Amino acid sequence: MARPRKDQALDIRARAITETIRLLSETDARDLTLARVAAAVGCRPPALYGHFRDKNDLLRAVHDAGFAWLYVEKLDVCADTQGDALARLREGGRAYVRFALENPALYRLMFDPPPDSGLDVGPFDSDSDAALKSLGFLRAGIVAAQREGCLPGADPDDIAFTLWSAVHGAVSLLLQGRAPATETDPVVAAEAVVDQVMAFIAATRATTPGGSDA
Amino acid sequence: MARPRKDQALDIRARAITETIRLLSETDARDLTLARVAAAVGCRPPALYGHFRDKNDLLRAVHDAGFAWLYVEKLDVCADTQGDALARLREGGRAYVRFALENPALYRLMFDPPPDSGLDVGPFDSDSDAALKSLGFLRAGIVAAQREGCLPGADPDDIAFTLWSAVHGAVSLLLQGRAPATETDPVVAAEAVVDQVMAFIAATRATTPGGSDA
DNA sequence: TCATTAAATTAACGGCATTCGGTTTCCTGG
DNA sequence: CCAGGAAACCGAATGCCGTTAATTTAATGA
Repeated sequence: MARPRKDQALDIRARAITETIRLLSETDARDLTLARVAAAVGCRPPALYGHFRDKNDLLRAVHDAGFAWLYVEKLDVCADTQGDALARLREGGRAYVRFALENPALYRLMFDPPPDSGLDVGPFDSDSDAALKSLGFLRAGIVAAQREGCLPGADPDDIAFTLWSAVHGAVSLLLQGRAPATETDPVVAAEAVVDQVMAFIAATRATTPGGSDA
Repeated sequence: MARPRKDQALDIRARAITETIRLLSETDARDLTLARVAAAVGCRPPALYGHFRDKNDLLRAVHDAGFAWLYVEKLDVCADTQGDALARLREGGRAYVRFALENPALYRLMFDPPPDSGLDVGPFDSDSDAALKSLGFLRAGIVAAQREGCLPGADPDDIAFTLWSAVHGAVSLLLQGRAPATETDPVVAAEAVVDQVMAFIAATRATTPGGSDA
């Protein structure tokens, strides 16, 4: 029972990633042991080292898989709401909120990884470019909104970062239980922030409908 | 050399907290070992257990000390800018940004603590009330801004959470190096978000001076 | 002065990430 | 069909870290 036979072979790499994502619904990344991952996969801890350099390498793979997942979720939203630019922005924000609150530990791993994992290094460069693509969606939505008269003269990149900051900050605070206690449902509270920001953007629209200038 | 003599006694509890804060400028909370803290304090690791129940208890104390510090920083700002409500909000935001970016690991410990530390439990209840007080500042600033005609008809608590989310999100993303690469200086990028949100708020002011409706 | 308590210390335990050496299975060339 | 090397895994071992136990020394109070 050293090397497994071909018929009972196991795609350890793929299984490790999916099982880790599943285990993240029960346990935070830092508290997840390789022993538990190995047990879920169906192997022993050292076997993982044949497919990942170390624990951080596994977490990085999960991190990347998370971004890929988030990207397809946003793609879905994009397909659903082709009409209004503001509506698309709003729905994109809601999808983001849903993803974060439904997968808290995975979201944490993606956006607040342990500083020694080599995941927090670069400004996007090191990410699977899914993060960049997601940001691209956001930027495109803002440019579209500007075409409809909102945010005259603003830099889309600045607005994108502000928007993203607000939504990320909201879910981040909510995941830590740090919301003003008025709201009981985190999803409602986070969506309230999305709506609030959308209202801010809508308020910058040139007051006379039809007017369109920079 | 078991029990130290009175003249060479050591306020281990206080020293542990300040030394931990200092060490957080080099190492993240989760990577900080009690051995290193003990060495900085001038004792052995088990000695810490006479003053803290366990490592998380030490981290909680540091967490609370961080909030107390943030609170006095905000007090300073409050004293400096007594005039304009929007200016006070902006300066408060800048002080927050400065604090976060100058003390990244401490900020992380305060606002994104490891989920098993018992620090992420309650909506503020369990915090040293410094967090509540900081939020109170924010809310007061918003109410003042409303008195000046901004944000007509909005719930100050909603606005406060949105504002806080935006600033927290911005520093949080910047600390992870996840800003759009256009900005090199994190402080500048974060302050841009603050300014952007302030602009949003200012834009909600009734356009005709004196007019006020929902 | 001497027992008791307080506050550290060194020693020990258990858990975890990671490494090492061995063993079984696959694959390739003769 | 059959070496023999490479590949893939396992059990055992290492070292660090949080935490607890046992031990030592200093202060205290009768």
